[in-house]
Amino acid sequence: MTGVFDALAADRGRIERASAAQRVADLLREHITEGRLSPGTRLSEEALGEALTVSRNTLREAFRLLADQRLVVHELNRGVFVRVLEPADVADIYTLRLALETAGVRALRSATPERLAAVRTALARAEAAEAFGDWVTVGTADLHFHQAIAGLAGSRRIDECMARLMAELRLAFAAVPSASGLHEPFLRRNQTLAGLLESGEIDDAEVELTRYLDDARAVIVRAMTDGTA
Amino acid sequence: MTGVFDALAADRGRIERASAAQRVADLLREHITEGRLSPGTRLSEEALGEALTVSRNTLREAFRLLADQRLVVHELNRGVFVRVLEPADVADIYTLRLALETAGVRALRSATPERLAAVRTALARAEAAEAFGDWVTVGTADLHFHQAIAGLAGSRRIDECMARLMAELRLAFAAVPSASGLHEPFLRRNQTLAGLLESGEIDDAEVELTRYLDDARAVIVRAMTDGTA
DNA sequence: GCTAGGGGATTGTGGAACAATCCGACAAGA
DNA sequence: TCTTGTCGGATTGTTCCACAATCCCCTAGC
Repeated sequence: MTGVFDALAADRGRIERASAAQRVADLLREHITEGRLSPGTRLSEEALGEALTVSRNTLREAFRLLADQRLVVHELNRGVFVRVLEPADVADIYTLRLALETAGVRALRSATPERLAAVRTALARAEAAEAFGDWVTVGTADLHFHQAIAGLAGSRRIDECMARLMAELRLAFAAVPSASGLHEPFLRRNQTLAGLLESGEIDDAEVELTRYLDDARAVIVRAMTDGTA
Repeated sequence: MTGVFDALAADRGRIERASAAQRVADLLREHITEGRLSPGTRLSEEALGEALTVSRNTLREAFRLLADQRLVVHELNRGVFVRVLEPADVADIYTLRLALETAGVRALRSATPERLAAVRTALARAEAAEAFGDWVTVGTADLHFHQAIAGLAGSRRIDECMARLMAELRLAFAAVPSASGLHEPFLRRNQTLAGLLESGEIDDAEVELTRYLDDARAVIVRAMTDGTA
């Protein structure tokens, strides 16, 4: 059944417009993960609907999407609020991250060339951004690097799961004051990790990854408790 | 801050009414995972809304919830359909399952007593159901057993992720004709796996788990392709 | 200071209407 | 006969409005 139009069919997604609810959700997600909407903010149906010129119904559909991605919380009869991340949430996120990224590392030998290239590309981007002192981009590239590691498993569901985790994690980053000093030490360790992967030292990479995530979690949790307490 | 009402607070969920959309989604999920709504079925907004006596708005919110859980697919301007699982989906599900359950096995030593008890309980239920020849219940208990294994990691997000995967997997089971012979051989291996966990043989348990999931995937994929082709 | 109750604001849900889109049927042409 | 253009019915996408249910804050009363 495979024909000459397979390449076109693969790009089918490009012609499909997104629904209004989807677009609204995308927009809100962007604002939330970039910190322009701070955690705890109440998202009034009426006010937001007017601001975005969409009806309450459409907005509510968008809220459902975001709630499922844990970026907002929906309290019955009270409305939706930008998610406030507790330190316990961050710990939980890192537990899942470890599981997913470990799965990626372990699948190193059976990873496709594209997946391997994605790891290198993300690291290269982080290094380039560091040269410019652009720490926000370094942070983004860091997330992409680790997403690429989990991606080595070659699983669509793992990819989606990681993407959600990273979006959630940005909520935590937004709560941390100085993003500049946050990523610098971890870039070095990403390079170490990438080196171990390049030389195929899976077990060592796994150990390094575990330590990396433990330390990163500790740093963020501490920053969060320092900031609030 | 912890007081004498902690036990009551833990049951808070029981008194909180769910929204209509949530209830509709729960109802539909039940019908889908139990095979009463076969994959591919179109869920007409008008017909379903009338059958459940809820408005189209409410129904659409429920659809968003189910779509995010991958139990239905939403095609723009065409409607929502009960998800049809491809063999590739099953393979993907098992990749993620392996990652999550492995994380549980590895966290064995730091697992809480409740989490450990959940593993034993699920296994006992499967054995009891086997004695009655109730293979449907064996299948359910099997899913709970593996959910409990992933649960050893003690992570809320891993729990939720597994719960979704299991719901998806039921879609595949629905496509397999004889559920009776499907679970029997795997119950034995669950017992083996549980034994390794009881005696703390983490590495062996991990190996056995990996083989188990590989075999289970192969069985289901074959049953699916046999059934359709 | 605490409790009870009232009023205003917001969400939850239903319903109707219209536009946008899809799909099948039918007709015209090569 | 096969392909292509066009039309019309049916369904979804989105908006708007109405009203009940619920929450939250404020005030009165003890």
